[in-house]
Order: sequence, then C-alpha cells, then structure tokens
Amino acid sequence: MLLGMASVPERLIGAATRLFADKGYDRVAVQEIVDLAGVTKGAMYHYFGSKDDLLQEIYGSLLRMQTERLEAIASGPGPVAERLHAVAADVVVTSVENFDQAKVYFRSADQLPEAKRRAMRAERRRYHERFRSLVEEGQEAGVFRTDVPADVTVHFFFGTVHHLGTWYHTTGPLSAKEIGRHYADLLLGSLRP
Amino acid sequence: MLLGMASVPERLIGAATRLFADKGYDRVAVQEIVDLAGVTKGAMYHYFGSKDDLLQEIYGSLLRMQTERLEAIASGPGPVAERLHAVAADVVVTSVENFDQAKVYFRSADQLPEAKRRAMRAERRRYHERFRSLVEEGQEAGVFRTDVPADVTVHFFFGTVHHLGTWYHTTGPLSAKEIGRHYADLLLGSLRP
Amino acid sequence: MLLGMASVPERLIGAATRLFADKGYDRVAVQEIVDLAGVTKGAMYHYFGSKDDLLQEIYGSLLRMQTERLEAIASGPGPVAERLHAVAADVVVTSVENFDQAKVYFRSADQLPEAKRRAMRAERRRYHERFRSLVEEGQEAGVFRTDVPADVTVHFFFGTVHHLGTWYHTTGPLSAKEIGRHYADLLLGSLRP
Amino acid sequence: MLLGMASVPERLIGAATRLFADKGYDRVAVQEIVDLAGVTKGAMYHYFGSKDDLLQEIYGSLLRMQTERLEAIASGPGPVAERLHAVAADVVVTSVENFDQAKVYFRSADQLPEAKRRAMRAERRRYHERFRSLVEEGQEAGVFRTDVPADVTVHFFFGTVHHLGTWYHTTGPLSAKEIGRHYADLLLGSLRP
DNA sequence: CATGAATGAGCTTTCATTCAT
DNA sequence: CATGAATGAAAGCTCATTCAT
Repeated sequence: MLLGMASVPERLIGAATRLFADKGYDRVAVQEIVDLAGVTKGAMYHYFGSKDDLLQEIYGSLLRMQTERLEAIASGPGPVAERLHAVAADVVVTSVENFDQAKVYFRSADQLPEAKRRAMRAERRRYHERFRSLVEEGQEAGVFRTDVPADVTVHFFFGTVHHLGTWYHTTGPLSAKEIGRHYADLLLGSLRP
Repeated sequence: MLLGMASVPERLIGAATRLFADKGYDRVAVQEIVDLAGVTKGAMYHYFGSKDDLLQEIYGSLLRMQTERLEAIASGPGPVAERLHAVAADVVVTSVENFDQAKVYFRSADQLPEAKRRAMRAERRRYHERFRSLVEEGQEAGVFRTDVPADVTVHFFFGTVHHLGTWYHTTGPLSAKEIGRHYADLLLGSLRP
Repeated sequence: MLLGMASVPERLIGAATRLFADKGYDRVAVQEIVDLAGVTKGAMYHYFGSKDDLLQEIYGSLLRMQTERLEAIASGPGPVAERLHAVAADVVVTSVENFDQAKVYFRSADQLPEAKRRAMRAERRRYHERFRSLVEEGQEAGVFRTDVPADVTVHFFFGTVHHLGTWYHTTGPLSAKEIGRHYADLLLGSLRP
Repeated sequence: MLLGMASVPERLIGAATRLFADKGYDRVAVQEIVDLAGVTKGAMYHYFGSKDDLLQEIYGSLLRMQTERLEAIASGPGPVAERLHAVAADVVVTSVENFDQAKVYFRSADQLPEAKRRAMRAERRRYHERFRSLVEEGQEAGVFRTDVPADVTVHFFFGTVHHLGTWYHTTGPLSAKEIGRHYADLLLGSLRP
C-alpha cells in the first residue's frame, strides 16, 4: 500500500502508473489499483470517471510537459543541428526520468476508447510535427540529408524512444543523460548529408 | 468468415493473426477468432492448447524466418557495411511484407505467460546478438563509430522497426523496399565515425 | 438546475418529482436529484431521511388532496349519479393537473419498502372504499346495474385513471376537463342497468 | 430451485417470469434468476444476450398470442357488439391465465432500453389500432356512442386491463372468465349510445 | 446548516476453458 | 474430429448512505 501524505487522487495516480507500467493497462484490475492506493473502488470513482481517465491523466501530463520543452528548445537560439540534438536528448532524458509514466504512454495509450484516443493522437501529432519542422529547417539550411523524407526520420527516431520502455532499465549502467546523448548523437549522425 | 481451401488450423492462425494485429491479443475473444475462421471453439481447442499457443505460433514463424535470413546475409560475402545495410533493409522488408504477423509480434509478444515469454525472449536475444556482432565487426574494422556502444545502436535500430506497426500503412506511398532502404540508410549514416 | 426562490426542501421535491415521473424511482440516482435541485447530497439527507421519503412525500400530498376532494363531493348534495360523475371527473382532472406527481404515484408507489408501502396502501384503500360506497349507494337506489360487483367497477375505473400516465400527454389535443368528462361519461354509461 | 425436465432456457424464462412479476424488472438480480433456475450466470448468457432479452422474450410471447387472438375474433362473423365483447373478455382471460407474464408486461415493459422499447411499442400500437377499429366499426354502424372518441375508449379499457396486475389475485373468488365477462360487460355498457 | 469524501455491497456482463456427446 | 452447453472467476462500474468538518 502506498502510504504517506499524498492525497487520495495522487495516491491513485501513483498506484495506477506503477501498475500500468508493469503489466499494461488491460492486465491491471481497478481492484489492484485501489488496493495499492489504500482506498476503495468507490473513492476512485469519486475522483475519476473511469479507468480510462486514470490512463489519460498519466500519459497526458508527460506528453504536455514534453511538448512544452520541445517548443521552448526548438524555438530557442543556436544552429538547427544543436537545437535538434538538444530536443532529441531532452525527450529521452524526460522519458527516462519519468520512466513509469513513459512506459504507460508507450505501451498503453492506444488502449483508450476511440474518443480519448483521438485526442491523444492529436496531441502526439502536434509533437511529431514540431519535431519534423526542425528536421526540415536543417534540410533547407543544407546541413541535413534530403534523400530521406523528414517524416520518415521522425518516425525512425520516435520508434527508438518508444522502444526504451522495452529494454532500458533505470538501474542499469547507462544514465538518463548518457542514453540521451547517445540517441541524439545517432540521430544527428544519421542526418549528415 | 475466412473461406477457402485452407485447413482448419491454418484458418485459425489466419483469423487470429488478423484480429490480434488489429486489436491486440487481450482485446480479442476466442469466440471472435473461431467465428472468423468459421469453426467452433471445440475445434480450436482440438488443434491448439490455448489462446497463447496461437500467439506463439504467429510470432514464432516470423521470428524464425527473420533469424534465418539475418544469419544468411550476415555470414555472406562483402564488406561489413554492405552486409549491415542488407540485413537492416531486410528485416524492415520482411516485417512489412508480413505486416499483420509483425504487428502481432511487436505489440502482443509480451502478453505471453512467463514460460512462453522466456522462450520468445531467448529467440529474440539470439537475433539481437547476431545483429550486434555485425556492428562490432564494423567497429573493429574501423568503419563504424565507437563512441556509441554497439548494444545501444542495436536497440536504437530495433526500436524503429518495432515502431513501424504504429505508423506505417501498407497502402501508403512508401513501398516496403523504399522504407527498408531509408531505414538502412539512416542506420548506416548514424554509424559513420 | 431548478432555480428560483423556492426553499431547499421544495427544490428537492420538485426535482425528484420531475425525475421520478420521467424515469421511475429505481432509475433515478440521488445524485441526479441533488444536481437538478442545485444542492448537495448532505443537504438532501439533512431534510429527508432517505430517498424513500422523497417518494412518500410526492405521492402523499396528491393522495391526501384527492381524498379530501372525494369526500367533499361524495358527501355533498345531489343525486348519486351526479355525485359519482363529479368525483370521477375530479380525480381525472386533479391527476392531469398534477401530472408529474400522479405519474410518480401510479408508477413508483410500490417501490416503497414494506413499512411505507403498507401506509400507502391503507390510504389508497380508504379512497377506494369511499368511492365504492358511492357506487353501492347508486345500486341500492336502483340507478346502477347490480350484475357487476361494485368492487370490480371501482378497480375497473381506477385502472383507467392509473393508465393515464402511460398514454396521456398534457400537450395533446384533449384538455384535463375534456378527458375527465369523457372518463366520467364512460363510467356512468357502464353502470346503467 | 426450479427442477424438472424443462430445458435450461425454459427454466430461465420461467424463473425470470416469476421474479419479474413479483418484484419488477429492476429489482431482480441476474443472480437470483440463475439461482432459481439452478444454473450459473454463464449459462444464462450462453442463451440470452442480456437481461433485457429475457424480458423481451417474456412479454413478447404473450403479446403475440393476444394479437393473434384479437385478429381472429375481430375478423370473425357476428354483430360488432358481440365481437367487441368477445375480444374484451378474451384479453382479460388470457392475461389472467398467464398472469405472471401479463404482470411482467404491464409493469416492466418500459424498462427496456430505447431500441427494444420502440419495437415493443410498435407491437402494442398494432394491437391498440385493431381494437380501436372495432369500436369505430360499431360507431359507424350506430350501435356505439360517438360522443367519446374511440381512441379514448380504447385507452380507457386497456387501463383497466393493465391494472389487473395490481389488484387481481388468481386465488381470489373471481375466476378468469367471470372477471372477463364483467369487464366486457362494463365496456359494452359504457359504449351504449 | 451544509459539504463532499469515502464506503461497501451490489450490479450486469465477459471470457478462457472443459467436457459429455 | 468436432460440437456447443456450461462453468466459475473476475471484470468495470453504480449508488444509497454515512460522517468528520
């Protein structure tokens, strides 16, 4: 049971995040969540309309944060290659630093019912497009290769980020920063003309 | 209903592949599978011990095929960069050409119960290691960068392949070969010293 | 939300009447009632001991009113046929003029728990018996047929009144008075020897 | 538990009829039905898609039977007054002879979800209209009063039939035939010009 | 007076699997 | 070989009511 000072909704989000990250949304029973949070089902449904809402809440706060950081860095100063390197490293670092949330997002976001899934996809697409515009900026500036479409490159890179949830362990030898730098290096390397 | 000459087990595998690819293992009921295959539940349990067995069968045949091709190409003649380019393009092409199977593997393979999951992971690791040894061969030959560990590169690349199931559509503008070439180009690009 | 000057208990009764009439007692959640009344559950349980109490209050005031009017008219002057015609028309008119209350009574009164249901039945029986005594008075006076027991006639007539809630619409072409007259005419017609 | 040779679906319908008649659809749990039928919930959902389906099945067979009988008698030979008397008595007799089914229909038919409710209403309307056309036939023939609209008369009469479920007891002093004759007598009496 | 968080028991429905035929 | 009836455990969700503040 998750004890401590945290409020009931916070405890519920925490419990759900842990369990969804471990077993995937479909394999977690509401009963497990409330048991871990130390409350009853009624309490959960007092704060959240459904099990879906918990999932949405979890991935939503991560996605919002990452989108904000992407926009801040991408619109900042400096050569485009440096900015792309920075955003690539940043999304890896924030994913690893909020690893349970990230795993939930990568693994379970499309278990949402149609309506919520559409909203999630729209948010994700916004992120994708801002990232792609950075690649295109570099292509137009002549510093990135143009024989591979920017769209493909972005999907290529986000595949690697999503896959972190499958193999990376926060307790392993590579720190968040190291893995972020490696991934950004590989991305920038792959884009050289 | 899936008609045709196919045998009952084949029809069951076909139906399960289609449904698991679309909705994910957990969201498909055995009843749906047998309905689509045009048989009854009893028939399914006659040929397969459980729902898990269907899943194992589906990803297993793809993984086996890809492992064989990897080994054939990797052990073939030619400079290591060319061989790596070939295996990278090949795994993309075979995944796209067997897209439903690939989606099932990428998305649902870890829904298997512990015992079967271990077997799957072992097979997957074999593939990973053979691929990595190719990267290391290039590093030792001095044609690939060494500042990023080979292991990280391999995870990096396989992330992108797994992610295909999320965004790629066989009906879209990019053919299997094109996407394979782009992905292999990006991989090789990223490995330049 | 039901606004206006009305007191909290009045707003609660109003909200419950509307909702019970529409959906039936069992299909209305206490939360819906308090939402429509613009108060909280605590407020409701401050004024009413339970959801049952609201129901009892609603049908009770109508039944009391109808009983009083029945007694006043039945004990008044005039030939028995005229008095019966008047009470029959009157119960229809007052039911239609308080249509939501009447619907609640007709439809939901026997959802009450045993104890309260007994009280309700006793009140209803009093009404029934006074009505029947009027029929018997006419039979003894020789103006009503005697081949059908008075009891049956009264049930026969009250069935029609209860059924109003099922088909009658206050917005339709028939006014309360018209439908009251028609029903009383039919009743009197059916009683001719 | 309902024992005997009856098949499982029959036992389920029997149990549901008894319980719905007693307590109303909303107050009966599926668990109670299957307990009384001596099977498990899984068995019930093997035969019936939902709790609604049981309800539909129950009232449907009664309504179909009554509609057939109405049409047979109404279209038969004889003066219109006699035919109307016969159909009025018949609907009372069949309702009383299938009293549990009739109670379910009278009391619970509008607990159905929208889609099924529409179908039920259509069936009921067909019955109503055939009955009304008989009244109109008598009005045109000059044997029934015309100062009360036929539609009102039909609602008037069906109210009394529906109400039977509220007060009539099969164990009481009045037989099905007696109550049928009384009701038909009252209807015909009420229609005299 | 009034709030609203929390309870706990109950609800309908789903589903992989078994087994007598 | 194949059927399909039946199981039993679990799932997500609802709701009247209580109670500390």
